[in-house]
Parts: sequence; structure tokens; C-alpha cells
Amino acid sequence: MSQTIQRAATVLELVSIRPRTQSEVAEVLGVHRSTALRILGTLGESGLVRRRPDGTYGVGYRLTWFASLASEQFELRDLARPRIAELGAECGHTVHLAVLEDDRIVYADKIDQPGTVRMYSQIGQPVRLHTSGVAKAILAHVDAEVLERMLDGYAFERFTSTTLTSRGDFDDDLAAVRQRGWASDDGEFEDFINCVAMPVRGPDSKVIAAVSITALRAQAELDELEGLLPRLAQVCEGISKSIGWRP
Amino acid sequence: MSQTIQRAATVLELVSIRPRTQSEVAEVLGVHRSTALRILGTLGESGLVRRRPDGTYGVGYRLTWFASLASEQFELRDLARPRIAELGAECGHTVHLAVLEDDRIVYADKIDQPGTVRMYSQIGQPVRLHTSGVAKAILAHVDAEVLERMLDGYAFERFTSTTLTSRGDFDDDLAAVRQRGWASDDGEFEDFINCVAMPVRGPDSKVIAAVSITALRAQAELDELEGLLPRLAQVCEGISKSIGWRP
DNA sequence: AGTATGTGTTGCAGTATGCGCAACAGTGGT
DNA sequence: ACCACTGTTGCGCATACTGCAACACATACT
Repeated sequence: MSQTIQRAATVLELVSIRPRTQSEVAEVLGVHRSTALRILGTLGESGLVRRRPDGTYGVGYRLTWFASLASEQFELRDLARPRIAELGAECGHTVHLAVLEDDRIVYADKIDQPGTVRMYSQIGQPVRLHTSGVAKAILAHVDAEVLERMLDGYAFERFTSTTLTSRGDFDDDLAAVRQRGWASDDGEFEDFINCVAMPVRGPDSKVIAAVSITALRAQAELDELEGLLPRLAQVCEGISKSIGWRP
Repeated sequence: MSQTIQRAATVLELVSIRPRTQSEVAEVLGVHRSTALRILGTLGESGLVRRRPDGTYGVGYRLTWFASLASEQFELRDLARPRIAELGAECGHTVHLAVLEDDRIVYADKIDQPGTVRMYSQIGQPVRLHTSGVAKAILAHVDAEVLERMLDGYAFERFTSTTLTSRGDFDDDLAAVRQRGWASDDGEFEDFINCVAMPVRGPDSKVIAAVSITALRAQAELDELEGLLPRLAQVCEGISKSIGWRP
């Protein structure tokens, strides 16, 4: 991995969230001021970053151009989007789409609800494998060797009292997910958030993605979310069919 | 300038246009296959690039997420967009918005017309200063020291028989632009394309951007585009006022 | 079945690149 | 006047990046 490129990517993330001063960038990256300015300068030359009139650095027009050019490369997300948007509108909870990419699972889309707390999840970032519903919904169905590769050296870190912290417990949970067809996050990462999730299948019936319904426990306990499973199954089947899966 | 970051930015551009194989990436960058894979690997770790099921590399979800997060950072473009979209719809020609960024001018937005030839211009990329209408509309009004900085070492390269190829001729043209209030590209970069452009002012009355109407000569000669100047002036004034300019 | 092509991986030696540093000038705010 | 921050720059140096070669694997074609 290239540390220079990683730093540049971090800069892009920083300035996407909000425009930053070059001191902030240096501080977050842990580099010298002149190093930060060099990175910003090169990103500026490339059009990915721009210096705003107030002296802070924000995202450049070129980055939005690239996103626009690339918009047709997200076939699965594009096909899923209207369905998960509708699901979100109906249930009033946050809906996530996560996809399996080689040996990791990343959030591909998210339907937020106005007036609710923004969830921790960030599109494009990897999913925490042992606590998130979407990850379990996918991992329950991947080939054994893919599962081994993904869990090789994986740290089952405890976050809450319900976090699964051993490979054995995790495997048992995956077996249960396989059996019942859906996964959950029972406050395993943050004890005030729970969700239910189900898999999405590709044309060859392999599980390639998952959709979840996530809520604050104060808004909906797990058993209430379980009541949404028939509708969630319908949405996942609709997405699967739209990308070529046939039961 | 960091060559490593420049390479990464080139990769992002390549994969935005369309997904690429790692051999293509290596070839375009002029580097060894393993170097290309390392760059792709780091961009992949950062979520900016992803390997597609067919083995090609495309844009990652995270890049689109950054663009989405940053969407509110483009105040000028956002305010201008409905106005230039309406202008484009009315006149049926391509409309550009270009902005002055420190010592360069970049395309910030573009309204294409369905059924017409796509123009060369790419959002986020610098404008060619001596041939483009938007550049002349801006340069005619910048402070003398800014103009000196921007033209220091500038090559007045000839592209067509109408290209201005000396600093003297260019200054004369800028003086004429200042006097009449609008600039043009009279087939100076590509002899089959012409345009008219006018400046956009910021709250302090300084020119910070410009808008142009561009057409194939086969569709509209320059004098026909000149007939659109009153309407273009109206649009530029509307944009200027929306960002705080008062005449 | 054999072949060709492209992909993915990896360790290592070499060097080109990226970095930190310090110092200076400028700007804006108090 | 003072302070904090920004922007610039040249230079020495350490290391991060690179090319290389070789291997295994997958796919497509014959």
C-alpha cells in the first residue's frame, strides 16, 4: 500500500466532509505543514481539491465530474435504489445496501430518514463483519474458502455486552442465519441500535449483497423490526430478480 | 508536485471514463504492471476504486460518496445551474460556466444539448486561456498583477488561422472585450466551433466567473450567437446578483 | 489437450521521490 | 504591535516507491 496515496485519499475524505485549512490537514495526517501543502497542491493541480476564496481547501469540480462520469458503473446500486428508497419511506427507518467486493463488504447505499439520527455507516467504507446485519447476511452464504480468507486474522472485538467475540459463536450465528434466512444486529456494535438484514443474490444465485433495516432501539425494538421481514424479503427478491436471479 | 498522487489522479480519471484492466492502467501511466496494481490496490483500500466482477477496475462507492458529501460546497455552481440550464434549453446550444480559481480558470459546469456533438470541455479541467471565450471574459477584468501571473510563461500556441498568437494581440483583444462587455471564441481552438461569453461578478464586483454559449459553426455562426448577448447578459447578471453583487 | 494471453502475487535491490526542516514574507484579526 | 496562520522555498536525507523476474492461476481459443 502506498502511504502517499493513502494520505491523498484521507485528504479527499477530510475536504469532502467540509472545507479544511492546511493546518487541519497537516494535523489529521500527522505530517509537516509543507508536506500537507504539497499533497493539497498536487490534488489541486489534478482538480480533485480546490482552494476556496476563504483560504480553506474543499473538493474540486473534477471529483464531482468523475463521480458523474462513473454514475453508470453502479448497476446493482442503481437497480436497488428505488426499491430501498420505497422500503425506507414505508418503514420510516434507515435502510442500507451493502455489497461483497472480493474479500470485503462495503456499504453501497443508504436511505436516511429525515429527522432521525444519522447512522454511523459511511458509503464506500468496509462493514464491520462480526456486528453488522448486512455482513452476517452475506457471510452466512459465501463459500467456505471465501469466509476463511475474510476471517483470517479477524479480531472479534467486543463493543457491547451482546457482541459475538469468538469465531465459534460467530459460526453458530451464521448457521442460524442460514437456517432462518435473515441476520440481525442486536445492539452488537452500539447497544442503542439494532437491525435486521437479508441477502441479495446474483444471476448465479450466489449472495453478492444484502439489505438491512436499521433503527434506534428507542424507535423500534428488534422484534418490531422482525415484523418487517416479509417486506424486506420481498425487496431483496425484487433486487435479486432485477439483476438476473431466478429462483 | 507528487508524481505518485498525480498517477493516482490519472487512474481515477481513467476508471471514471470507463472501467479498465490493470494492463490498460499500466500502459497509460507508463509504469510496470506491479506498480499499477499497487496504485490500484491502495485506491481500492481507500474505496476510490473497486474491482468489478469482470476483473476490470472501476470507480469505488467512496468516490461517489465524497462527491455527494461535498455537493454543498459548490455554491456558485449551484446558484448558476438553474439559470444556465434555462438558457441552454432556450437557445439549444451548449452553455458553460467557468470559474477563476487562484491563478487559473476551470470549467465548473456545462449544459449539453441532446442530439448535439459533445464539446471538448471537461469539468474541473483548466480552460485554455487564449482561445476560450470564458477565459477572455474573465481575464479582461482581472487585476493587472493577476493577469501577469497567469500569463507568465504562457504559450500562445496556434490552433487555427484565427488563433491569437502574441501577447500584444491578446492584450488588444482583452481591451476590446473590456470595452464591449463580452468575449468570443471565433473558431480559435477548433475552427468549427464558436462561442460568446460574458463575465459573472462577485459581491465585491470583481469578476470571478463567466458563462458562454457555444455552438458548432454549422449550427450557428458567431453573429447569430451575438444575437443572444442580451439574454446572456441577463443570465450573468442574475447569477451575479444571486451571489451578492449589486450594480 | 495444448497454447497464448492476461492476471495476481511477491521478495528484493536500488534509487528516485517525498519528506521534514527552517527561515522568510505576507495577511488578517485583535 | 503582536499573534496566529498561510504560502514559499531550497536542501539533505531517509525511505517509500519502483522495476524486475518468476511463478501460479484463469480464461479463451484452437
